[in-house]
Amino acid sequence: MPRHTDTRSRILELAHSLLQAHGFHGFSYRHLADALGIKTAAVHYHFRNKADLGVELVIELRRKFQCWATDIDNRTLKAMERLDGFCEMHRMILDHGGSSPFGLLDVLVDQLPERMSREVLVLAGEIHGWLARTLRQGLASGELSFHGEPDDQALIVGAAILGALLMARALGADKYRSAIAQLKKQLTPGK
Amino acid sequence: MPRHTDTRSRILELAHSLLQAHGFHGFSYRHLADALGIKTAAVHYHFRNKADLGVELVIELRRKFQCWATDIDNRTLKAMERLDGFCEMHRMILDHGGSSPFGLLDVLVDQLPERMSREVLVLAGEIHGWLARTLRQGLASGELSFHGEPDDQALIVGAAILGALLMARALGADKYRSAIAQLKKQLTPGK
DNA sequence: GTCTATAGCTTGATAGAC
DNA sequence: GTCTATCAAGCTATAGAC
Repeated sequence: MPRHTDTRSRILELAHSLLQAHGFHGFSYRHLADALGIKTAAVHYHFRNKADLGVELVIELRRKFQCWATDIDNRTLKAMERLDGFCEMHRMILDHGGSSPFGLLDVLVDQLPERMSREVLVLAGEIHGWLARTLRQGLASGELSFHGEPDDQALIVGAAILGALLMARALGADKYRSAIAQLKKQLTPGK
Repeated sequence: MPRHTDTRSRILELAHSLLQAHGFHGFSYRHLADALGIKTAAVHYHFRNKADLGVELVIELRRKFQCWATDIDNRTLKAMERLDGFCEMHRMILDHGGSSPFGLLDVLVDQLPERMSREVLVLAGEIHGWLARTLRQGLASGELSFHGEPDDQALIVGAAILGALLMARALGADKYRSAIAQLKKQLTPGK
C-alpha cells in the first residue's frame, strides 16, 4: 500500500496490466480515467497522446526484464532453473489475466504506433539474447541437450512459450503447464 | 477469375484476408463496403451483425482446414512431409500478410464475440487433434522422434508454429524459416 | 439486393477555466 | 494537476425508399 503516490505512476501501473490483459488497442483513455477516478484530460496531461504512453510502457517493460535477467543471472543457478524462472514469470502473467510475452504485444506488432513497435523489437531482441545465452551455457556445461545453434533454439523456445501462453488463454492454464513440461523434456539430456 | 458471383461470397473472401492480416477488430464494415464498392448497409444485409460474420468466417476456416487435412492424409505421405505441409500452409499465410494460425486469431480469443470464440475453440481442437495424430503415427513408424505423449508434443509443436508466425511479423520471415528448421531438427530421429 | 439517411455510441485529442 | 466542455472521426446498427 505504499509508493505510487503520484497520478502518473498510477496511470502507468494500470495501463501496464490492461496492456497485458487486453492489448494496446484493448483499453482507452476513458478506461484509465474512470478506473482511477480522474478525467481523460488528466491522462492527456501526463501522456500527451496514447503513442507516448505506449512507448513508455514498453520502455518500462524493458527495464523490468533487465532487472529480472541480471538478478537471476547473478544467482548462480543451473541453466534449467533459469529457464524455469523464465517460464514461471510468464505463467504469472497468465495468472494475472495477462496474455502475451510481457504484455508487449498486441502480439501484432505492426498494428502499434511506429515508435512503440520499435521499442518492442528491441525488447524482443533482448529476450532472444538472454534465451540464447542461457541455452548456450546450458549446452556447454551439459545441463541441457539440443541440436543446432543456440540462436536457432532460442527462437523456437521463445516461440513455443509465446504460443503456449496464447493458446492457454483459449484452452486453459493447464495446457500451458503441459506444454512447458513437454518443452523441458525436450531440453533434458539423457532421455 | 470465376465463381464468387454474388456479393456475399465477395464479402466473405475479403473479410477472410482482412481477418488474417489485421485481426477481427482490425477491420470494419466500412472497410469491407468501401473496398467492394458497396455500402455498409449492404454488408449488414448479408450478415446482420459483425458477430454473425465472424462466426461464419471461422466455420469456413474449419471447413477449409478439414479439406486440407483429409486431402493431405489421403496422399500417403511420410509423417515429416505432412508436418512440412502444415508448416508450409502457415508460411503461405505469412506471405499473404496474414498473421495468426488461420486468421482465427485475434489470437486473443477472449476478445471475440462469444459465439465466435466458441467456434475458434473447436477449430483449435481439430488442429491439435490432427497434429497429435500425425505425430503419433510418425512416432510409431519411427519416422519421427520425441519424448512424452503425442498429445503433449502436439501442444508445443502447435504453440511453436503459432509463436513463430507471430514473431516473424516483427522479426522477418526468415526467422520463421529458421525456427521451423530448428523444430524439424528436434523431431528428426537419429541425430 | 442495394441504396440513403441517420442514430447512438466510443474513441483520441484540444482549449481554456480553476 | 486536474477539471469542464467540446471536437471530429470512427464504429455498429437500423429504418425505410428504390
